[in-house]
Amino acid sequence: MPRVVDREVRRSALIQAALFVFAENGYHGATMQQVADRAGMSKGGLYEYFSSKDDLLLGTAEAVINEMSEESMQLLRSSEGPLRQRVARHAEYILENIEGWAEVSQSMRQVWAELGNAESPLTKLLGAHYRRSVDQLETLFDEAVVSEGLDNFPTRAAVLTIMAVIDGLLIQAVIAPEEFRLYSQSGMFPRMCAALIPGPIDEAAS
Amino acid sequence: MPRVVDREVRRSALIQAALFVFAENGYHGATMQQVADRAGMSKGGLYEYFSSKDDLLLGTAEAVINEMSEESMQLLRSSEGPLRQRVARHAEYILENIEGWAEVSQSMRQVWAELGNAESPLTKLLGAHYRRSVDQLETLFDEAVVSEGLDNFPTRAAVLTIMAVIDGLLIQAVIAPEEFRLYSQSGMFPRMCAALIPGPIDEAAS
Amino acid sequence: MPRVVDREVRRSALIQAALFVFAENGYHGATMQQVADRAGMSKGGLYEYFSSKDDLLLGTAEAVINEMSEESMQLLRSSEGPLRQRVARHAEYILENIEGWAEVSQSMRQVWAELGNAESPLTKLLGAHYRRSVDQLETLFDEAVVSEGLDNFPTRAAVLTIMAVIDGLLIQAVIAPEEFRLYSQSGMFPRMCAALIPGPIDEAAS
Amino acid sequence: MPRVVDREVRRSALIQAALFVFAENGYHGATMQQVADRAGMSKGGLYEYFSSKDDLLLGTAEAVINEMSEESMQLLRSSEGPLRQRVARHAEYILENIEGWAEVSQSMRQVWAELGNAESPLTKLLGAHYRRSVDQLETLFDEAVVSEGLDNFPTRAAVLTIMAVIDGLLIQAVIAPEEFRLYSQSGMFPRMCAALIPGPIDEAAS
DNA sequence: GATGAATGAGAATTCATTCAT
DNA sequence: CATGAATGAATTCTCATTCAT
Repeated sequence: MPRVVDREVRRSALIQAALFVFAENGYHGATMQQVADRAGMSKGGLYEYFSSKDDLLLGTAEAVINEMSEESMQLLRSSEGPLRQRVARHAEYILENIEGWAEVSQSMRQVWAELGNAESPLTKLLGAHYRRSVDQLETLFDEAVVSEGLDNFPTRAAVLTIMAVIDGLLIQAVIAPEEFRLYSQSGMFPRMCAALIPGPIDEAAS
Repeated sequence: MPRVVDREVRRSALIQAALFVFAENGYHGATMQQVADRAGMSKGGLYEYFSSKDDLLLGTAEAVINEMSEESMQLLRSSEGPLRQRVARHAEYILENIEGWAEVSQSMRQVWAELGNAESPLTKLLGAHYRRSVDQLETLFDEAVVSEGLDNFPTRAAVLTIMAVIDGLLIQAVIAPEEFRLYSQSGMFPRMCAALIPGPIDEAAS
Repeated sequence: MPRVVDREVRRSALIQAALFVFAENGYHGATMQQVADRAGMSKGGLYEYFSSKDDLLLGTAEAVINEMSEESMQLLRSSEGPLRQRVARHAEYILENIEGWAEVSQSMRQVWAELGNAESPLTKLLGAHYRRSVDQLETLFDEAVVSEGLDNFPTRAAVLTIMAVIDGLLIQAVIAPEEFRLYSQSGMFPRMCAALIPGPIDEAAS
Repeated sequence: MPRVVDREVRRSALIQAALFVFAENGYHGATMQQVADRAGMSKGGLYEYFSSKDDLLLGTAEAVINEMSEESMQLLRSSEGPLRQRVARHAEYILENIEGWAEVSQSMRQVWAELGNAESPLTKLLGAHYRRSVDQLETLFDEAVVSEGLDNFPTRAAVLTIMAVIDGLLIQAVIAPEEFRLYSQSGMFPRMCAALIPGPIDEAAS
């Protein structure tokens, strides 16, 4: 058996490198040479791990998606208390970590920006991921609706709002980081998230 | 006298074409040939109006910004009633028009994607525009704070929130239009916007 | 009858402009727009006078040749005294005027440099001119050989030498004008020219 | 390890190809495709060795200069006898080799043609070379002036003359090769060179 | 497996030339 | 006749991909 571990390590390094380079230059703007350089590898060797530039993008997006989605979903799922509180706590968590995600998000934004409309595998992958996230969150909300007796609460709309806000904040964190920091300290984001959900407002504020 | 064509008309047509092609393919992915084709023009002729691809992007961004910003600012400024109501009404207006902006916004995502990079003229243009928008909105909010006696209301944070939400929705309208439509009918966006601002909540709902 | 004079004036202006632009940029480097601009004319109008860029070059070269050759030939022909003296006087005349010719020469050098080898009409024109000049000079020298009884004097070789020296000096006047000025004051050029021709040396020095 | 080709060999081959193509078409007239074709290489590969067309010209000029200058300087320096004789011998050597240099020189005329222009690296390179050549020759002449007691001999002017003549002959060899051959057999060039320098004339003739 | 030189299709840009006005 | 907008072929340069070593 050849060294399987090495292959995985190399592959990861390439994805990290790709993430950085895509963030910096966009998909079309990035070159395989840049990715190879950053990964400390040769251009030719790169093709041992990814069969093409498109494949590299796909692999990168996949890795990012897996990492990002599990984490936050776990958090939301595992915390206790009424939905409103949980959402508020989740919101805070996001605010605190958003800058750490900035590079990944910047990279994916580049990718969306360039491939948003096409019928590429990437578009499908990202679309599927988006829908999966929404579905998961919605299930969670629906459960809360039942357990907390929230009547007439449009769970899907709430979920979509929250995701839109997060997208908007990711953009802001990149475009205007100082403003973003100012904003994240104002406590307005958790408040707003909580405001979407019926229930006692007091405990929600950070 | 040479072929008489209104240069402004031609320029506008090129911007429209660029808007479409950038939206479809991303900035790097778009070719001058595509833009020229769509505008019913030759590659070479394009350079009579824009000195380079970068310049074309800049001109396009400028045009979009001018169109988008004035319109919504006017609306917000001209409407009557307490701030909370005005914001709610504004929110509805945006929701109703956001799909009409989808192409423009899709194209603008390309532009956002460029933002991370450097000291390009485009970065400056967009940064300036963003700050101007925030400032204008903030002034408006500050006036309301005084006239309505809203104490301790963090106007800038509110403004930033609203802009982030709009950004997020623009993205959503492009990525997942069906979801977006569902969402826009739920009345949650105006409610959320209004929830950011202290004041009577009843009249805000659509 | 249309105004024939105007046409000639315009044509001359274009040739002057072309001379300048070719000198500055070389033939391939020069653009019709530059020539038109310098002549205070439109690109399109230029084609009323010259059917193509090649034709413009040809016309320009022709004009230059006519101007340059007649002048110096006349001088040589009209002056009195033994050949050696006449050549020395001619040499001085050239030195004095060489800087005035620099632009023309620079222009033609550009052209030679770029088109020297091809079988173009220009090459033929220049070649024909060169040979014509040599022939004229040689005839003159031959006459002097007879009238002055210079035996065994290789007139053609002498003529070729003189022309080579002049070419070399034209180059030098452009490449290193200060050196050239220094040189032209040294009196070495007339001395050298005269040295080629048998005869009394005393009167030759300036 | 990649395809093993000596980079230096490849580079030299490209310079040879460029030399030929520039000579044939002029700098502006030459295309990278032509150079690549002649070198038996692809357009793209060329850019592994030279970063741009300008850089290729620069590299070519550098190579030519190095080759041309050392050779003739060595000859002049190493020969014996009074200066006049050495110069005459040098002149003969040049005549004999000038046609071999014709291609190189033809290519270099492209370079000279660029000289009028600006502060380009090429201009600096050539200017420096020209001045260096003149200085070296002058030093040699100065030494002879001392050792041979030649009084009042304007060495710099003599050097400049010789260089001008060589330039002129190079041009002639290209424009009118048959004439040039005729001329070179006449023995007039060494005689003329020698004539510039005081001293016994007898032994100088070939 | 890894390397990087070589390939060549493709993109931005320029410019001689045409032609509607 | 003059104009200058429009055309499109040609050119420089880039970069994903291949492949000899």
